Amino acid sequence: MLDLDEVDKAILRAMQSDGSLSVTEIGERVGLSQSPCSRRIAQLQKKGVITGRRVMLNARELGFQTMVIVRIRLHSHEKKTLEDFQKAVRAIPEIQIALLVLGDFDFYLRIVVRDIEHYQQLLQSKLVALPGVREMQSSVILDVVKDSSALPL
Amino acid sequence: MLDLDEVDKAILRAMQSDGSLSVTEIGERVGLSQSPCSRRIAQLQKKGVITGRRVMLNARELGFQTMVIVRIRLHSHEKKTLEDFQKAVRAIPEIQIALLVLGDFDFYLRIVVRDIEHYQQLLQSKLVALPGVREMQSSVILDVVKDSSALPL
DNA sequence: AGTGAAAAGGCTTTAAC
DNA sequence: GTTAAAGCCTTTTCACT
Repeated sequence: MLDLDEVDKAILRAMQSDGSLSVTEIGERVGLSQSPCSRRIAQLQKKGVITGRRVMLNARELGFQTMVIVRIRLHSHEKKTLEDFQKAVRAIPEIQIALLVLGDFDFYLRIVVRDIEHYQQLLQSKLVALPGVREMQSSVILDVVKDSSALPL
Repeated sequence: MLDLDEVDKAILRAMQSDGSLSVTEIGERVGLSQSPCSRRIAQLQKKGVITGRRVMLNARELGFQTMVIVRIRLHSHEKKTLEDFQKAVRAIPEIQIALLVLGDFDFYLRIVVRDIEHYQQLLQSKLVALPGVREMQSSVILDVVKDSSALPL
């Protein structure tokens, strides 16, 4: 972990608040002219602080109207069991998020599907085939109240 | 929901696979020259299919080493209870994701903090003050196995 | 070291076809 | 959808603080 000066933090805050700002616009917001702003952003990328950019799409408009949370308990916590499971999870495109957690369940998945029928199909064809699963519970997501990836800098 | 032709879908797939591709690069990947590619992307934005862009930061490097899932059950499902709770959730920057779900719990939150101490502080100062909460359970996230927002187009 | 000004280069968008 | 031109943004260079 590296520490950044206030200007770098201001740049990151600006970028987080709006991911489509130009370097020039970011510079204006943080009180910097183009060249130092451009250099600092390049540095932040080189240091690995800025890891990438993402395009956000409207899932509804594209026909993905259903999201599901799946909680999973594995048979064991052996290394191989965990690795096999994780590898299988990464290969399923409908699984957007997979978290290994401490507590009653081992994994939380967030899944995006077109509709419930699509989910049932996915469940029967792929999710039940995930290796090492002892128990699985699904909860349909009714509403996404907040969906940010911003850090509270 | 609108349907898009194969070229538009290819554009969206390319953008999802790498959010920092230029219009020119996207064009190359989908077999389109610059101007039609630019026009199509502008259209997709205008139609609301592309909703925005996001910069991804390295949470670890920036000192956010702990993430927690919090499951919450409310006292009631009345409109006012839900709205008050959601409003309070949106105002807490450490809460990145908040999902209203069907099932044993009402809400799933994903929280990002510097460390466990920071979490305890947040819990005591803000989370316990969330309105309408009947029960709260927390699970520490050990590993983010997958974290995508891509749709399986 | 880091900043600011100016110029060069690249990319995106617009306009005409 | 293509080609070509205009315009904007980014980046590099250089002088300065």
